[in-house]
Amino acid sequence: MSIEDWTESFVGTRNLPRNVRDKLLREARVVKFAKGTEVFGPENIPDSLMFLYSGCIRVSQSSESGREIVLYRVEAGESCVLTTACMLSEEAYNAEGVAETEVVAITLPKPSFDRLASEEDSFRAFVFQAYSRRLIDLLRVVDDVAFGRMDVRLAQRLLDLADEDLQLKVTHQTLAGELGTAREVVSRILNDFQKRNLIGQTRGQISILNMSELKRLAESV
Amino acid sequence: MSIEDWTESFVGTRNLPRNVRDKLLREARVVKFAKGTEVFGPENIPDSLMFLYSGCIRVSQSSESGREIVLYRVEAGESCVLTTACMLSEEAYNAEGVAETEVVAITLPKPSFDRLASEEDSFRAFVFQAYSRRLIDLLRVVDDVAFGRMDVRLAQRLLDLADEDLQLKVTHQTLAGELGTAREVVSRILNDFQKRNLIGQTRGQISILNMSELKRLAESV
DNA sequence: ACGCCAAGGTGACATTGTCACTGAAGCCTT
DNA sequence: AAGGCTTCAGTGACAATGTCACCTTGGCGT
Repeated sequence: MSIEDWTESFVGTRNLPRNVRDKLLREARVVKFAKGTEVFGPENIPDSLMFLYSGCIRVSQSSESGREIVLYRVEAGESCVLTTACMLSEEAYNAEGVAETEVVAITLPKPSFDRLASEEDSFRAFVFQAYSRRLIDLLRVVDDVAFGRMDVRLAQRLLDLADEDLQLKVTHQTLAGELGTAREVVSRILNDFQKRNLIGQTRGQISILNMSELKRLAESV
Repeated sequence: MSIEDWTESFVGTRNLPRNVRDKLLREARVVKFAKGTEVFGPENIPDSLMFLYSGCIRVSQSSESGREIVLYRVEAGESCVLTTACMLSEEAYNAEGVAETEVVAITLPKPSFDRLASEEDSFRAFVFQAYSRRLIDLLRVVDDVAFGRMDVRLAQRLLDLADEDLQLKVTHQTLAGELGTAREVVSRILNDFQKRNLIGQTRGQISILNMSELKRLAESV
């Protein structure tokens, strides 16, 4: 499982002394997840801290009724603190993380984590910052869900998820899952967008036709 | 400003060695906030970590359109990590904390905080746990707002906020602010509750008449 | 008694969520 | 190529919630 020196990839480890980094390389395990795999979930709580070396994890929450909402994404170089959070507080939770691409992660056993957090200021700062970012992310989600209009939020997502050719390969159902709404709602709004020539649609595919207008909509308070 | 040894009040400090605690007592400042005062907010970001010695802080977020939603409450013995979170990540945010009762808090200067977090395992665990709890709280808020029915959520709040005589002195507007909805919606639902003899209402006051039925409603998925 | 103001009520309408269908596009198999 | 299956999307009716404009009421101070 030879990837090059991963301690170079994280701001929390990159500036540590060489001997500490060497020790880390011995202690940590490198884990891979195939695209679509569940990285963590209600039945699958890891007992160590994870750092994302490459790929992307989509963290979402779902209701009993089957609806779903994406909370945030963990990108390469970031740490996935939700798992540790849930490890600490004993409460039940229904968030899950799914590998959106192939994922390579570093898992650090709790003792190593504790020692690092104790001895290395830059590492500790990194972890606190990771927590902070997720708190802020969630504040944003609350704000959107509680106060945002669905067409505006959908426009934002389309822009977020579009590739460089302004194309998206997503189903209406998937978009509904991003926003925590129902497929029918997404369909309605997308049809409206299409009528206004903001987007084009075929089965499972959307193309942005009028970027500037869509942006204007996405930013309209 | 003589309150007795506050280090006894927090699980993160209570088990520290006596000499460390004495040092803390010298370094930390004790701050009071009158009921209704803003403890922190967009224009008022503290530069130190706060621990709540007594009282209760209501943390809420508001939209440009004037609506508001309560995210969680910080109770005595807990730490208010949101401020530090926002301190760390430079992002703008629109959460604010208001003293719901008179509040006595301990503020720890950043250097003291860093030293403690580095040297004392139990303190560090306390802080991580504080972050975790808030993350979990926010997950719950997202779940409620995204998937919950308003009548169910309102019933829950009524039960939460009622005193031991099953009375609440709140306006419809305040309840709307708790749940992130509009006053009219609260009024509608409360009138429905009243028709079903679950509650009684007078101006600015609500009394729970049928506890068990209200509970059933609050727990109905 | 009077006026003021906050609290609450009301109806009309827009947006969003739910349900029960229907239709259409892309596959597999034969 | 034809049929059949599954996933994806469209539709209309209705319920729940949010928004707006405006109206009453209760309590307070003068």
